[in-house]
Amino acid sequence: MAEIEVNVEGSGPVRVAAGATLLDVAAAAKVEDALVARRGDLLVDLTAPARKGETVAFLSYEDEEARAVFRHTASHILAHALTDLYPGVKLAIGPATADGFYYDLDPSAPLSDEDLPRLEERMRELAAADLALERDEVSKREARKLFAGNPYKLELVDEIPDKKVVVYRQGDFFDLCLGPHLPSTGYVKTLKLTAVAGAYWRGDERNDMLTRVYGTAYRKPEELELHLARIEEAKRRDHRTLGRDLALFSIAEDRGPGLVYWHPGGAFVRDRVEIFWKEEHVKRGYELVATPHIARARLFETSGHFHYFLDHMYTFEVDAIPYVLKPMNCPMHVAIYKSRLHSYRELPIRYAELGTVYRKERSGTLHGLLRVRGFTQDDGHIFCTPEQLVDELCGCVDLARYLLHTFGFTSYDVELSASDPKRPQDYAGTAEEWARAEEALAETLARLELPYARMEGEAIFYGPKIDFQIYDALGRKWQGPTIQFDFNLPHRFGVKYVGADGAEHQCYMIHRAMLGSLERFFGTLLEHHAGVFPPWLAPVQLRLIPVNKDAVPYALELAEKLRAAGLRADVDESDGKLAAKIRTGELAKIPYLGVIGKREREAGTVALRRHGGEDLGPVPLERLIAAFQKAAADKAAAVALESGAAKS
RNA sequence: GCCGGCGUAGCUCAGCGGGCCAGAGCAGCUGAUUUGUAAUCAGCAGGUCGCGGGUUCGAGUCCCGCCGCCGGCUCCA
Repeated sequence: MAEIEVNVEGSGPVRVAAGATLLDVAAAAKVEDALVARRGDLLVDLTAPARKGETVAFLSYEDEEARAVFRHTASHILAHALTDLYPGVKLAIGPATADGFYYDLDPSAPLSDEDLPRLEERMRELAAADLALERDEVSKREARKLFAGNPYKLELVDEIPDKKVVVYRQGDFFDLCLGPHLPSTGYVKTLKLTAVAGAYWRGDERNDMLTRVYGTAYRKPEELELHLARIEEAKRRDHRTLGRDLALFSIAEDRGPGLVYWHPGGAFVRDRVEIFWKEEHVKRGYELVATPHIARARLFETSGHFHYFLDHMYTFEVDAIPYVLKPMNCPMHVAIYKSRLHSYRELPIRYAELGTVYRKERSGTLHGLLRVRGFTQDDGHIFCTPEQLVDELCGCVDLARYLLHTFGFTSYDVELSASDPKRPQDYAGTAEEWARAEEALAETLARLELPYARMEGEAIFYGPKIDFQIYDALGRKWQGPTIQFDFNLPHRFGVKYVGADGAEHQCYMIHRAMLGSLERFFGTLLEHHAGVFPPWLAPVQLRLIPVNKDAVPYALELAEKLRAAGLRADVDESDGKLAAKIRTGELAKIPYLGVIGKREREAGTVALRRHGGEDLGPVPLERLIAAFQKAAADKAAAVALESGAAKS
């Protein structure tokens, strides 16, 4: 029998019988954990025939691409189970996601969470049956016959440029799919369906609303358990829960959804954020301004937003004149700029304001502090000359980065949102201007050596932008800092400066929010720290816990002394055992607890304990005060005690 | 806005197919206890069962509408 040689990356050439599959090649090369193979740039099924003299690489579960294939096959098993259990469902699409998969379908009857156990059970049966997945190429005509009655698949078939389309089969189930797939359903040992949700066909709200079933699949049950445990842990960090439990803020239906009430604790942290923000802006050459919450609608007609965002604005009349609750601060800042002539010598001019704005967000989009209807933008507008643009953009990016890092954010993604060349009519400004502006943003990021993703077609109508995407506890992405170039406003409002030549020139204008909004930023900050704020932000930095009633007067006296030294300290005066008070302090997520008893009183120390249980030992008062003062001044993540503190 | 789910005390939740089902724990208050690093004990108080209709002799429970929340989609100047 003829043999062929195949070169396997990482283990060299192997010989297999002609007609052998890549699965045979993997076996010959003693690669045991292969899920899929890579041939050139393409991932191919292990069941594909090996080719004489070719080089292939085998990918295991450790490779992200192979995991995606693994989950994609899981989505086929889901689709199979759906068609088995609910005859008449029309399948749409079912890809792998970052940590799972989903399948979109048009159900014959509404599907709910209660259907998931049944579906899961059927999926396990299908996996246990270890059905082979077979790749099959059919003509379009045949495909149309196969998917007759399913408008979604037919639409996809029609869009495939090739004459042939690929169909994968497992048992009596088949699906339109490019693959690749695992060799058989038996590979998918552990799976879980997590949610059923709605999703528009092709992501367009003008299309049918389909039902999406989400799931995840792992190799081993332990991995699934770990995944589910991580989600549970993340839920404990949810800012909505923490916000209520720690009495930081509230939002209630009877006061209006999406409208935030800042309670003393939350307001304290917010105030610290604002103080820091203002100091830093002034340091960097910004001038603080303040503008009203309402304005004549005309202002936003001029800006071009009124028409575009009318449905999202709160409008009313004053003396029969249309007004709006301001949805943004830009026209106000432009108005201040325009109140007199400006020379090129004055530029750049940087205005900043913690400006509260109101936007009528769709009800289904509200989400705790992260998406609200009334919020305070840490807004700023820079008016500059074309020559100053890149320097100013750099200043913004640098400030955003500095603020994020100071608040402890180390993971975020940077995106450059560019225009969609296919829709030039949707944008203000000429193609040439856009190219220059996008170039300026790219140059900025290059100069600061900041890695970023270019997002084509994600720009706003008035200009390209740089966004910092931050993540909540569950890994959902939210826009944080944003730096936007604007072609539109300077033009519409006639924002000019007098140049060296004595003539008027159009200003370049940058919109920028360095935190995004105080609400959203606070929400993510809260989740990031899991409710335990660093000492410079924490409303209470240190709680003194008297071991018994006798120690209370001394603890109160001590707290007074600490407060006089600028520390934020309180005392747990309640009855009960020390352990109970420790527990209360831990649940209140106060960063430091200090136990006071006879021993400490006599030694002039505090038995310090960090949130979470770390024992920092007895710390002399002077050292304690100095350490907290320094931590606050440095905006440090933790209080640093000099070595030896624990021994005193 | 759309799809699905949910809405009982400040919080977490129980309340089977409508009838002594308005309950528990925590938190709160009062009292006892004085405690050395994640829950001392007892008592008291606390709810228009989201809102509005309807069905029924009778609705927290069934039906309809609305509002809100949760998950997702869409949107996000």
